[in-house]
Amino acid sequence: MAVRTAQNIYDTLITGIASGQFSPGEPLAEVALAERFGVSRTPVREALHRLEQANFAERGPRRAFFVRKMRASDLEDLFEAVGEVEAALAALAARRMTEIQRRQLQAILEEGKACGDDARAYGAINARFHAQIGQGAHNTTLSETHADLTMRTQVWRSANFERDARRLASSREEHAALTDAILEGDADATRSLMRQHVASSFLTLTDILGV
Amino acid sequence: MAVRTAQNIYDTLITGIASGQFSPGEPLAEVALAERFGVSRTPVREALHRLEQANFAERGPRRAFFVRKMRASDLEDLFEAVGEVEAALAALAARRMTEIQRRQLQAILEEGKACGDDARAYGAINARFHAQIGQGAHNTTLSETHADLTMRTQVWRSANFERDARRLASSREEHAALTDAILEGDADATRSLMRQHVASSFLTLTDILGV
DNA sequence: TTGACCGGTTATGTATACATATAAAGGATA
DNA sequence: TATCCTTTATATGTATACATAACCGGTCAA
Repeated sequence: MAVRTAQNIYDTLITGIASGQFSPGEPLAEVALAERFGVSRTPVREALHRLEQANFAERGPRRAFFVRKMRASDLEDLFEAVGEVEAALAALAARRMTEIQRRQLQAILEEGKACGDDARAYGAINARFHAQIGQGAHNTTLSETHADLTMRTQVWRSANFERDARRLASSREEHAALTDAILEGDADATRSLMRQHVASSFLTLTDILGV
Repeated sequence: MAVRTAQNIYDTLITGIASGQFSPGEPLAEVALAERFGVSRTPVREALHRLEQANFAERGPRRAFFVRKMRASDLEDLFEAVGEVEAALAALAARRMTEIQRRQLQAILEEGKACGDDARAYGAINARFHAQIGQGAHNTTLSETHADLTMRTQVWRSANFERDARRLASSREEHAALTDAILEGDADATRSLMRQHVASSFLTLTDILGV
């Protein structure tokens, strides 16, 4: 724990929040975390400030930090933003993906079809599918922006690792349609499909959360 | 300088970088800045880390901070991202702006027509025009994302406060066309126009910079 | 001549003590 | 009893000392 302690703590906290170990509203006190990690307040403090800037923590009474709470409306707002950015990425990808990237996308799609009902495996393949589209857009800034926004949604998805079989099937269909549109280079159709795809996963999530 | 020193320093540095007082590549040493502001290293350090996270500073040899340098390709990447996000915002605004917001947008457009050749005044009106569209989209996350990206471009625009009369005129025309499309509620046309508008200002900027 | 090694220099990284702000609780007073 | 002021507890904010990493330049040996 000698070097880059602050970075490690930041990563640990991000992971912890995204994986649901820290739930929204839970206090993030400097001293408590410092003891927990066996370091001084200084690196913890730095990590907390970075969390705040990355929209994972908020300040409360006495300026105390806590894991950011979200209302249902915030979640909708966030998912819409993700959808718009990812739709833009996908539209760019439809025009710009290299031949190799198109083949890779197809391969990932096939993997998704082949993994059966293993929700965990499908989740990983799903992430690669979206990452591949992000890469295909050939715009670093926009795909980093998308990654930031997506990570914020992760806080809410983590609690619901399992998806029901119906959503898994419809997700596959949507991925297939998206892949077709991208391979045809139809940017407008791609944009529209991606927006619908993200909206669908939002609806599934709210369904599960009962928001 | 009693409270929120770190915040003040952060704001000062952001402003300084965006306004060109600190040029890209210039070192940002903790001790030097601490002396300059008459505080200890601690708040300066916090400000620098925030700058790094916000993509305004980079690390160099000996982990030293300096103002982020950008290559021409990065600038193009950045402007494209801004264009895509703002196009998405504008498309949302075309569908969602309240009647009051539409009237306000028209009013701002008229102000822009009326300010003559005062480039500085037009710059302020231009900012309000775009902010109004951002508000009209009714998506906080997306408009915050846009604001972040736009601030990054500010570093490059600041050095070129004056625009030539031709760009000022064409900007007016593009704003007028955008306003028409938004008032008609034509989301697709709005998206396309906004993308072109941002691309135009990028070309003007590269022209001036001679990149 | 070149290569590696090894202090010196200089930057940030971390620990700790103290300062300060503020919400909450409690007592005095109308 | 309600309200306002004071006190107090507890969080972060800041200053400072010391630790640590890494580049740089010189020296020595092959």
